[in-house]
Amino acid sequence: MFNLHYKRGTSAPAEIRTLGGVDVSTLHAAGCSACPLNYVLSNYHPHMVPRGPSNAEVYVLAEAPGQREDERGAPLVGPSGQCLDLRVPDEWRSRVRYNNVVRTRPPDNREPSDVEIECCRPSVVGDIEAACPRVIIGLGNVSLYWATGQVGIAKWRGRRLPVRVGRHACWYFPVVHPSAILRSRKFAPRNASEYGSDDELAFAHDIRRAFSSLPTLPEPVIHTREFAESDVSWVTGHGDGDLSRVSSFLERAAAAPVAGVDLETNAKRPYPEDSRILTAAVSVRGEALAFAVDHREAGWSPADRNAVVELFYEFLTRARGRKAVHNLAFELEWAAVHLGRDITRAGRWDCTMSQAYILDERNRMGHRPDPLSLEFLGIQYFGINVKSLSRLNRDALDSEPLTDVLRYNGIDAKYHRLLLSAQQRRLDDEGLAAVYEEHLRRVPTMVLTQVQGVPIDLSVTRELDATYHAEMAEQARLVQDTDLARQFQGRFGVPFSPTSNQDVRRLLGLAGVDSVAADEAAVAQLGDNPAREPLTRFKKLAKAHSTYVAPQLRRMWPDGRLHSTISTTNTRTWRTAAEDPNTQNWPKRSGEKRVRRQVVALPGYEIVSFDWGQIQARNVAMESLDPVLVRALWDDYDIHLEWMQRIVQLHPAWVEGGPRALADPAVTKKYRDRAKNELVFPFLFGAEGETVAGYLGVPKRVGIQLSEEFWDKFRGVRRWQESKYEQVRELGYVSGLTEFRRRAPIAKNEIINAPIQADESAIVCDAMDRLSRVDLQAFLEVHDDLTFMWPRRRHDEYVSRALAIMLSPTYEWARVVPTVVEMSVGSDWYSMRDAGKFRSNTWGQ
DNA sequence: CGAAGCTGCGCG
DNA sequence: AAAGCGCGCAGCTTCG
Repeated sequence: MFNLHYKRGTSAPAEIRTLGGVDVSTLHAAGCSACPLNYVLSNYHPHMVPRGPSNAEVYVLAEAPGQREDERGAPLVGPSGQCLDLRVPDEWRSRVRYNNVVRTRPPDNREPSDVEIECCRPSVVGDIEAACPRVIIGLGNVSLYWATGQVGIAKWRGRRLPVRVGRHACWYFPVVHPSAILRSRKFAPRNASEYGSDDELAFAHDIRRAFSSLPTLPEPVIHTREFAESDVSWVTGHGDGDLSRVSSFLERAAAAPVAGVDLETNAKRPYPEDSRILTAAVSVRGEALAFAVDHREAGWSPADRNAVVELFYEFLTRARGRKAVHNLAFELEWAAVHLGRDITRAGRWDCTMSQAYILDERNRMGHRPDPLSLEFLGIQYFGINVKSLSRLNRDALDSEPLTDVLRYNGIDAKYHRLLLSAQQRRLDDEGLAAVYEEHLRRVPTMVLTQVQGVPIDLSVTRELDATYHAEMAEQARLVQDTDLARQFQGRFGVPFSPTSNQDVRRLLGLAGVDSVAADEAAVAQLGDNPAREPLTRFKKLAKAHSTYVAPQLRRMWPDGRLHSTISTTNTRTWRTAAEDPNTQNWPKRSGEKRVRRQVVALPGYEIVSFDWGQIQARNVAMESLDPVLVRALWDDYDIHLEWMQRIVQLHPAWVEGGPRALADPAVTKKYRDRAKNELVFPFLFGAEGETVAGYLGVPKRVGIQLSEEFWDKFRGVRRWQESKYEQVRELGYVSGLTEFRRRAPIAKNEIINAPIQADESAIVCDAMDRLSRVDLQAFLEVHDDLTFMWPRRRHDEYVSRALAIMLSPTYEWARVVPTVVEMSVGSDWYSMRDAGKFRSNTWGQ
């Protein structure tokens, strides 16, 4: 029963009225006398009392007593308690009070049921009220759900949220349950400076953070529905004074230091002909106004409607303060398309989603709500679920009553403003204000990129579609022609369908095996059966067609472009991500490169691409300032060739045919590339000697020898890697030259990779931003690659303007090595030709 | 019937 | 071809 709510996470405890037909208030009144755990006769200490001082600033709330606790009669005195205790600061150890959500041990350590939890609630609430803690450290999901109605400890841990427990308000710090830490340990730490796993390190920092926050912890504020709805008003366009109300309000709002802004629309994207902004809302201190725009119930005359849009446009372009939006990219895309592109960089725009991302980069972690959603952040900062205040169907707002939409719109705008201030304080406290500013300027740049769109020639798409269908049919026919398929028809009475994995499994007698993994095994099992090759080929074609061709037929917008959504808050490393469709993973080297033929320059234009050469190796040099690596990059010295030679010296058998074979330049190139991919890059990215030996296919001792020599040569890189590991141990996060943070838990290799990806992204996005501001607007960004469509006749002018920007990175730290950019040009994205390699230290000379 | 999880594979 | 990490999507299964 409990588990149902718990797993789905749909209802807060306050909203659960009955359990198994019994009113929750009845359970509360009955307390222990109604608890099913009374019938567990094997328990030594039922109804366990809390441990610690009766008045405590910090209160630890666990799930339920375990075996050891039951034997000794006190909460958290078993292995979990010890695991926790190791992380409690010494000076606090005797000042903490410990309790469980359920005070009697459930049999076999099962999770307590929700009836058991509710029977116990009054006593636990009473104890917390009496203890009056400023901080509750909640262990695990059960405690989290008990106190907040939220589930998903993985996304809540490491944060804090205000909670009300009975008549008491305080801060709740969710942490993973120590029993989970015990399970994931690779070894038992001997002291507080050791961590048995990446998770335990994160756990230790969570606990530490809860204690260290006490001196500066503000009063918890928990918003009520009444508060959320107060001072929110609206106009529908039906009233006489509506237009002047909008006008005078927006005039005041334009002078305010902060204004929350929110749009409601009838579609997700602004490109279709019938896409409309339904309503808009603006919030300033003490006042929020929502107004109808193009909602079907709007009462404006055509002239008044245009006047409202004009007033809104004026406000957006002239507001003197900060315009606060949650998911600014969404708002700006609509504003750019419906009101004008100049709006994207007008005045000061703020994004509360970007703030949240900088404060904690985790997102999309299973359970709803998403940690970057307004819903989640409202709970985190104000203890209120803003979305639950209305029951609108958000996918069809034009069909919902206008006044309901306006109320909802106004409340959202209000919370955009409140959230901006709350998060800005946290950014300032954490020293992250500058990183937020750095992230913020990406938003208009990426919006303009997605508005620009990828030019697609649909006739090519249709041609490819037909070609793929024909080729798939051909492969299918080849499969049908095999004995195997004929046997299938004979046995099952229906023709074999290569599209059906089920058919493939039946064909091979694997019908009982129900998993996708089995399909790979199934094809492999075909051995050299004549069906194998066409079947494999069929699958490849089907995959390429469905991923890179068919979507265009569904997703093309009326302007002949593909407008994927580019997100700047989706990755854990500051990279961008593109979706609907993903335009960052179109085949380039693999067999299906031809799908790129769909991207075609308009007549008189050309596609121009710039690729940052070796950018990640340069990032390692920037991070580590290793003199040998830095020097090599200035001198254009071939590190990979050098290490190829060293491998050969140590282990001549590595080269097929012996070292003499290297006399052939093609062989040398092959082994140089192997040295690059199997030794140099793995080492720079944190691989161990043994792993590298495995990649190279040489004995372990050779790998270890190479690793010693490599780190002898690149001592600075090694020191840098170790300083990053140390940073995570000390601070609980890793950051690089951009100061962007990736938080624990974080694996060893992720620690090295995160700063590299963040720096890489910073360099490319910074260039992209500066290009965008002078009308050199890319339509694609693929991590180390920017792609443009420019007029062919002005090739030289555009290229030199762009190179001047790309070859002079803004960041001082990026200039310790030269920047290298490789250009390619073509009439479409398939037939791109190399068109030069440019280095910052020689260009223009 | 939708949400969520898994696997493989395209790109950097 | 092959590192390590970072993504999104197709196609499937499971779960409630």
